[in-house]
Amino acid sequence: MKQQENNIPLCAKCSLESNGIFRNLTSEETDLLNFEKDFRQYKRGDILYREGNRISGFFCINNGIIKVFKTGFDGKEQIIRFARKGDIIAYRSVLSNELACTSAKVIEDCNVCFIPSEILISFIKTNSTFALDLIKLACHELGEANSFITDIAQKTVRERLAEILLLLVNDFGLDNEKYLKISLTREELANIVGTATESVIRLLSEFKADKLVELTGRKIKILDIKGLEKISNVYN
Amino acid sequence: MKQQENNIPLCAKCSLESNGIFRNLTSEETDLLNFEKDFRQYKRGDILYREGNRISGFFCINNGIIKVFKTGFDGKEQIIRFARKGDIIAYRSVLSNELACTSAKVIEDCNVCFIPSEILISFIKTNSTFALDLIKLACHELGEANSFITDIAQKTVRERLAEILLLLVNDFGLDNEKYLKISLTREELANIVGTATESVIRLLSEFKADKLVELTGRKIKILDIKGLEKISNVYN
DNA sequence: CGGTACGTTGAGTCATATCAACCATAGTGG
DNA sequence: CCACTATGGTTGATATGACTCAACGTACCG
Repeated sequence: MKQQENNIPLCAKCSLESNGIFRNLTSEETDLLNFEKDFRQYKRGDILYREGNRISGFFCINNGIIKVFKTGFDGKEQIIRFARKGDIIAYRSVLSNELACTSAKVIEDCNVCFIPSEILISFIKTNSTFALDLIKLACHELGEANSFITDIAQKTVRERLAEILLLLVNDFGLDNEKYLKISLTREELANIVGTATESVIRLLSEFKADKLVELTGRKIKILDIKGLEKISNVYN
Repeated sequence: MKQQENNIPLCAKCSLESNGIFRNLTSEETDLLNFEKDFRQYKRGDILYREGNRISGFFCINNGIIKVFKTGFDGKEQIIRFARKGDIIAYRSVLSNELACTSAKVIEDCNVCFIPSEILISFIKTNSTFALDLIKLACHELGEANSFITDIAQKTVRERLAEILLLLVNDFGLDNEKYLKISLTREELANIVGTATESVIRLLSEFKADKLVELTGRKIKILDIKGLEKISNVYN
């Protein structure tokens, strides 16, 4: 098993572990995927692709964290989503056959597989279950985008910051000391919420004063989820 | 041709005319679609479906205009998109197998066909070209949603209003007197831009003072597209 | 040691929301 | 036919959330 010696993940293993998009491929298709893919390692700060690029394939994350963002008129980043173990990125532009509308940058060192476009298209054509899974994925993301649009348009920065903290808890979880497992700069936090860095800082220290969070450098300890829910006006 | 006597559109004709999503169905599939669909007529103000509903099918618009919106925490609508001739709506929740995350309301009287979910799923399973078309559609919409998120997060209300006017010009066009073909209330305009009704009114009259538009009740005459582009900071 | 990136705080400004009043129009019912 | 009501549009006054700018602290790194 040369691959395992080199720590290159096997797609079969990966797709099982992560309950990822490739779970419904046949074993032949999985083998093909495994054969065609290109294993890559990236460090924090590395760029996987840039908006405006034509992309010849997409990425499947084996581990680490990547931020997917769009650059606005004045160069400010808007973070659209994060990708982690089992997620795929850049599939949107591959499938819509458009130029990349986002860029992707590494937040935590990661191992990813690059998979050529053709293989994705061929799976869609031959495996209708996979096609349906992919449609579901895109449609689900679309639903999330719609929610996000409504939030940004209607909620205050304070509400949105609380909501984003909860979302990060949901997506990345807390360690046994209740610290958020993902660690972001204040600027990155601002670029999710859609506000200025200073505003995030001020609001975070308000949250701290209200005993909702504790702050240790970049690490955020979540003390009061109910309180954050109340502020964020999420009903669920 | 009983259908034509009743003015029920034939899917074959419809999909050709509109270059719509069903263009790559086989003629058998088109016949099936035509047989299974349910023709409906709606008036301005009618609701096609509401967020939270479980939807048993989706709608294909034959004519008229529909707004797709999401209701925020305090009941304010956020318009996500418009649907017109050839567009399909509610496919997102059908395909992601989730509850509707948006509502749809008629803006201009329309004829639509309601198509049961199963038929969509079955086409995806048997016709891979159609599946790919659908994926492309969803992915394209996702790209637009990402742009919109970035705009709302980073641009001013003034920039966004100018941008939305241009978008409406693009999507619905101008009549021979340069009036926007779609007519919206000020409140609806505000609910696209993501602002207060009064702000739209004030900005529109600024635009009028700057000779960018002319206002005749609900009708908006577009005088200076270049000027609006400049304000909106769109680069293309 | 200087340089760079990030974090924090304060002060001032401005765009936008909010609240309130008022007008125009159209439809309704007695 | 008129008063009544509802809906949408407009304008003004006021409040304020959030941004910007600037200064400074801190930590890490070569």
